[in-house]
Amino acid sequence: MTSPAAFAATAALLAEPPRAAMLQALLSGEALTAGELARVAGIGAPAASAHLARLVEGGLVAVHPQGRHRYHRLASEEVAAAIETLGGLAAAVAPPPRRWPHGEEFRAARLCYDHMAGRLGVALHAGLTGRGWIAPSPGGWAATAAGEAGLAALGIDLPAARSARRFACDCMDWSERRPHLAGGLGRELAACCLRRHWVARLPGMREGDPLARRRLRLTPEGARRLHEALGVAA
Amino acid sequence: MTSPAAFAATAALLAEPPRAAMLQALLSGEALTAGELARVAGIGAPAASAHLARLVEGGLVAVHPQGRHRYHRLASEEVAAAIETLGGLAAAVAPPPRRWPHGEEFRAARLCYDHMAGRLGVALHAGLTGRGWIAPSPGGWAATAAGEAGLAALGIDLPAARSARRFACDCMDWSERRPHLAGGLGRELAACCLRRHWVARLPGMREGDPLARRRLRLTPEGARRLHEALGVAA
DNA sequence: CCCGTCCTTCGCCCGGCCCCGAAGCGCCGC
DNA sequence: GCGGCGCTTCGGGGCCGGGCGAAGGACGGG
Repeated sequence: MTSPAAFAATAALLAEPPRAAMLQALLSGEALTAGELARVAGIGAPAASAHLARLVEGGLVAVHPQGRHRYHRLASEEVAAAIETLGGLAAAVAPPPRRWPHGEEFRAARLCYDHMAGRLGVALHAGLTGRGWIAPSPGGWAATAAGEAGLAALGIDLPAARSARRFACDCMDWSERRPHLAGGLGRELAACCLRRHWVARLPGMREGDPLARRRLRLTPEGARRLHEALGVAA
Repeated sequence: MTSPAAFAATAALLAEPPRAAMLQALLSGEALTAGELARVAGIGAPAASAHLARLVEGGLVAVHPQGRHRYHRLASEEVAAAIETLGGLAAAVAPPPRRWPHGEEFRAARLCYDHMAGRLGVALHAGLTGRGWIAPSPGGWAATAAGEAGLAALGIDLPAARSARRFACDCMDWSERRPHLAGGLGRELAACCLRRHWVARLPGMREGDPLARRRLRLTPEGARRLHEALGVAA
């Protein structure tokens, strides 16, 4: 744990509605421009610029300029995990007005930064551990021999997964209250599923709704393949 | 997830150094009086009273008066999980000055609200799942038949564990980046280990150091028994 | 080369809230 | 019942920080 001052400084970065809206929008894993984020937050460009500067300074957001645009994304999966967890607390403390803003679909499958979350993400985690494809290892999970074979057969780029800072670790799923898979393997698993059209992104319904961009849908083909390989139930 | 406004409001409760210090102190699971929390936070009584009123109003802290004292404790394990996760992010973002404030001891075993965390907590979680004593269940974990027998043999009060809002669920361990066990079972497991002197609280070193109150030590007897029963390595 | 777009910096105003000192209320112990 | 203690409420001062408008700098397209 850290000093109360450092802790509070980090929490303060999440504690303003415009910044919270920006970070929630970035949970889709997309890199968004300053202008888009300003619109999402409902503030003017100058204010958005100041907020983003703080988030970058605080290490929560990474920026890479491209021409006259500046694309922003979450700096790490730790940031995504913290936003998810705090979102769960806020939901528990201030019960949502009616039901979930996006109904059950949002809990079924969604993106969390660069990996999959919701019931699908938790089911994948359970499948990987239950079949012994990954085993506990200091700092997270390692692939077993059976796991390497199975994952490669699914079409997952294992070297790419291994090149990440962490090969595999847990990320708390706020809606299921169980972990789903993060780290390089989580990223490559999501990339593989999207590439092979086993899951599909849903079109963002209305502009200004950052949550919509995160929703995923399991395709019939994906349901079949993931059930065969990992016992994931639709 | 919630609206950015509700999310920010909850984050704001964690975003002031005095409140952060109070909450970190309450992570020890103890119920502390307003005066003690004021001293921990380094502020006067009026300011502490105002902060605590906010935390209670926000649903993060519960208070129960006892005579002329008002004892405060964390309102739920969700609150503890959020504080732990955010602490992990703050540690990742602002690297600690030298090493960990309390050295490796703090990562080895500690309390997280009412259950055990650190390498010991993660090892217990791995032992319970690895031996099939608990199995995935909607909203968390359920005890298997083998688990019920084994847990009862350890001396754990299963009816008490079942009376909690959740029987067993995961709580992300920020230092190990893997889940440890929370919920009623996590609470009773910690209570059992303390009662049987398998783990012992370390005396708080210096007043004003809230982290010290959370540290735990695995006794030789505890190491032996937990290794036999669950394969926990010292 | 010039204009439009995107983003940032600057100057300013304003609201919120953090803190303390002083005073008020409730409970315990003698 | 009286003094002491713990905690809260009230009033006032101060500061941090968010918001906008206007202006300035960088880049791409025509």
